[in-house]
Amino acid sequence: MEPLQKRAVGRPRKQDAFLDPAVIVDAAWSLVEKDGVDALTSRTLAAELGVKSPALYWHVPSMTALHSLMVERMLSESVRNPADGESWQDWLLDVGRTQRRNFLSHRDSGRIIAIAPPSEIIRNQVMPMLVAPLVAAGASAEDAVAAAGSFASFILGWVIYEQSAEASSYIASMVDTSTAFDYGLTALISGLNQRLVSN
Amino acid sequence: MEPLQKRAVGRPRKQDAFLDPAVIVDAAWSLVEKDGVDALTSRTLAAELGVKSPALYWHVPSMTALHSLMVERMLSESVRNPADGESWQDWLLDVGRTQRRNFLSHRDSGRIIAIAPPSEIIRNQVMPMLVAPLVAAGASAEDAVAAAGSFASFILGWVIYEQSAEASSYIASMVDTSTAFDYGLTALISGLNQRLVSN
DNA sequence: TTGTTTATTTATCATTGATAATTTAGAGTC
DNA sequence: GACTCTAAATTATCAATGATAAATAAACAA
Repeated sequence: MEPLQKRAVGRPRKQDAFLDPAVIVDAAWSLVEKDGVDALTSRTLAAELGVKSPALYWHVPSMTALHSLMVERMLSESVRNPADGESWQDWLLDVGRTQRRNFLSHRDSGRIIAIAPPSEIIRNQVMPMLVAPLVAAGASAEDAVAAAGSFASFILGWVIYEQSAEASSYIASMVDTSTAFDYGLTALISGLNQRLVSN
Repeated sequence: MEPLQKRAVGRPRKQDAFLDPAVIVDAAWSLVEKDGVDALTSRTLAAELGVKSPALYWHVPSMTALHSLMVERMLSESVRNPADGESWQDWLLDVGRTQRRNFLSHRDSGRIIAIAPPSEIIRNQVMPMLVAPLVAAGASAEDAVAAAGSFASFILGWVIYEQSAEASSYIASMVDTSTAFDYGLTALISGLNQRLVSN
């Protein structure tokens, strides 16, 4: 008997905007995709939603918190568990490629990750999802965390450079960036493999 | 017959501040080290130098440009050429460790790198200094650029996470961060080595 | 009808990056 | 010394931004 979109009691109208954090996060990404992260302000975002800026603060405590929510939303789409019978090497390679593609499909995502404190969900869901298969493959908890952290670091750093106009045009003038990324990612994974095997 | 500090002709005093980009960059880092990057504003920085904020704009075109200069200054201290007889693996390992230590010794440096467009010096001096020894070791230009980029990306990403209070406390609760960094760095280098050897 | 809660608006602040207009003082010329 | 030129600072000011306070409107409950 619940309505599809549960309408909170007592809400007013004036503009029938119907805000909530998920809607705000979507609008924030679409604004960033259109005009870049520097154009993401409380006012431009509110305008995008047909609302005045203070309305956002009812749903989201601060712009910084919004950045964290944006990262959370993006990351939740780019990690998965290994499939049945999939080796951790193949899985990690695929997750890495997917993650880079996903990050690159969100303009300025590297900069946003860099300024946004990682939310609890990232720490408690995303990281464990990276660590578990390595432990299952025989790594110690310490090694698995080190490996997962290295993996995440490599991708974040890479995307930051790739999304910087200056760095990107410099790199692209010499190599194909996707090929170069694959080169580094496969090197990292094979190095992690070596270390895993050797103890 | 030149005076030690060449005094530009015609400069006034009022406050005898004696600004120039190098002095400003030093003050900027010391301010960031003291109060964090959010406290670095044109006004706080000017105050640190005993000057009013518009004075800075005579020497530096924008805050963004200042960030790039800060990165440039920091990076120039953390790359070196291989010593005689030093293998590229040993060299890269040492440079990586040095770079991480150097970055960590500059509060919020990861975030600053992430928002600062890499200056020409970085592209034309720092990167080539990383690439050359790999080419000398037999890598193709493409592979060397991919490897150097992967190396730089790994370190940048790592430091961003390590400098984030939330990510850092999470990581540190499970592993020793220096050990974990070494784990990833040695894995990356040994993986790069494998790829170099195999073609 | 009356009151309560939720969600918005209008009004307002302090801070920030940046520019314009003004001022000061050293250096060179006479 | 007086005069000018120029480098480098100052004061004054702006528009944009994140954020909060106070006022207000709609849905609901009694």
